[in-house]
Amino acid sequence: MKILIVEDEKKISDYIRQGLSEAGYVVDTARNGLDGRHLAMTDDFDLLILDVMLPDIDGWQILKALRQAGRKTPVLFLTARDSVADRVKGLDLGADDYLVKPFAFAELLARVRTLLRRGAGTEMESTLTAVDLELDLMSRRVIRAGQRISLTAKEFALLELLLRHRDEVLPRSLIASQVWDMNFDSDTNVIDVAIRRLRMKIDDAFETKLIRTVRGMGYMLDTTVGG
Amino acid sequence: MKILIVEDEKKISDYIRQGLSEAGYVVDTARNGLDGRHLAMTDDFDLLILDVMLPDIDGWQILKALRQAGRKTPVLFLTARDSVADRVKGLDLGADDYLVKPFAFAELLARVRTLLRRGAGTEMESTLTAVDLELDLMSRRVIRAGQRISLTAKEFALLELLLRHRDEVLPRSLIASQVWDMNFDSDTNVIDVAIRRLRMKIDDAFETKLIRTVRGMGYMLDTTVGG
DNA sequence: CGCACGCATTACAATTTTGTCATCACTCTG
DNA sequence: CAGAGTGATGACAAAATTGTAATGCGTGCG
Repeated sequence: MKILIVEDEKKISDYIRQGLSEAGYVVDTARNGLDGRHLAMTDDFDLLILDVMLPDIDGWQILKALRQAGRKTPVLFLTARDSVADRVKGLDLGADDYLVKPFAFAELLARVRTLLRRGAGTEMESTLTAVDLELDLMSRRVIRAGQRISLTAKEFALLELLLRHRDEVLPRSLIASQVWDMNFDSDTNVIDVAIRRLRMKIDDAFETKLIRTVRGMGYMLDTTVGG
Repeated sequence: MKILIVEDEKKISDYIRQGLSEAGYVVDTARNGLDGRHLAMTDDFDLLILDVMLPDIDGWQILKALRQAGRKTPVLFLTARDSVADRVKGLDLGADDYLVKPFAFAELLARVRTLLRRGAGTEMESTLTAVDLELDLMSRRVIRAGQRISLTAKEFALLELLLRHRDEVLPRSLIASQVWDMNFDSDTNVIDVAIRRLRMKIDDAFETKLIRTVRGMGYMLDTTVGG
């Protein structure tokens, strides 16, 4: 799966690129509209992520050129402005989805998955499991050892992230960008607190603890328990 | 898709039967454990919904008999008691899921769908759409006319229900049993208020109203706008 | 018309979720 | 062992969600 990002702000571009690469996608980037349009027209991407505001030609023009050339590559728009006009314009021109900056990376990833699925008839997973923990992504339910656990939105997002990266240490910065948004204020301990709350629900009542703290690194969901 | 319900409380049994029938499933019921076991063993069901507490032999014994006979029919347990022991016992014996009474029907339906999907390689829908409204069931996002709308859990459940029954008038009682739980106190106006809140988000800002009040009947999501 | 009924709307209250902050406890290092 | 750094914890506060209740409004019927 090959994705093209056209975005002039390096910070954002890198943020998305890194995240998508980690998620297993092949990512290409362009820093301005002309390069972006060129790449989009010549190369064969499965998805385009276009910033609306670009130095030279804007995202819409790229999209327009693409559609005029008969290409149906799905497009995800990034817009800084919160104006309805912008959004509608984008969708009218044939964009498939849009995202208002700033956003949590998990948000973007969810949309990328949806758009890519839409194209190919890829079947999507509906549950995530590890050891005796089960996450039902559709109905947002969690079961551990047969016991239903109800999580809040943030807790669910956090657990989903941990579960998708089981046995990997996730630095706070990564968690922050995924579950919170990219302009995350790093001198706060929301993540610690969120982890604590999650632990209270999914670990405290059980013998084997799934969430492990890796000092100086971050947190991980450990499935190598007793193994 | 054929489902067997083994449940002695008529009220609950009817409640489930009716809901599942409406959802398009073929439903058979048994009022006691012996009949239930007999039916489960002789007939060919795609799913069993078993009450734990039954007059003669309980749900576990039916499950046990079934598994000993090598049948892998998925089983969804209903348990009134909130005891952990019960739940774990059920899952240990090979139940696939459980539900604590009382429950909102939408809850049960979600699980039924999951269990049935699990068996056959049925692909599940990931989005619901109507007119310019789009509901992404996985990421719980809603878009109308290209505009992202954020809904709360209840609002989402309500909209999902309306959307699944587009162009059907849904009486309050039905909405209540689906989105709230079955022992719903009917002399309250939560539904009216919930509808209002939903309207504020998905209709107020738009020309064409999707949610329509049918006086004396209930509410419906109307897709026959201007058509 | 005017009243009753059904729904809309608003205000409010209870609850839940989420974030902030201060403090405590532990670990590692010198 | 002392001190610094790092995470855990608990208390609090802000914000969001959800439910309750009172009131307003319009429609249709007597």
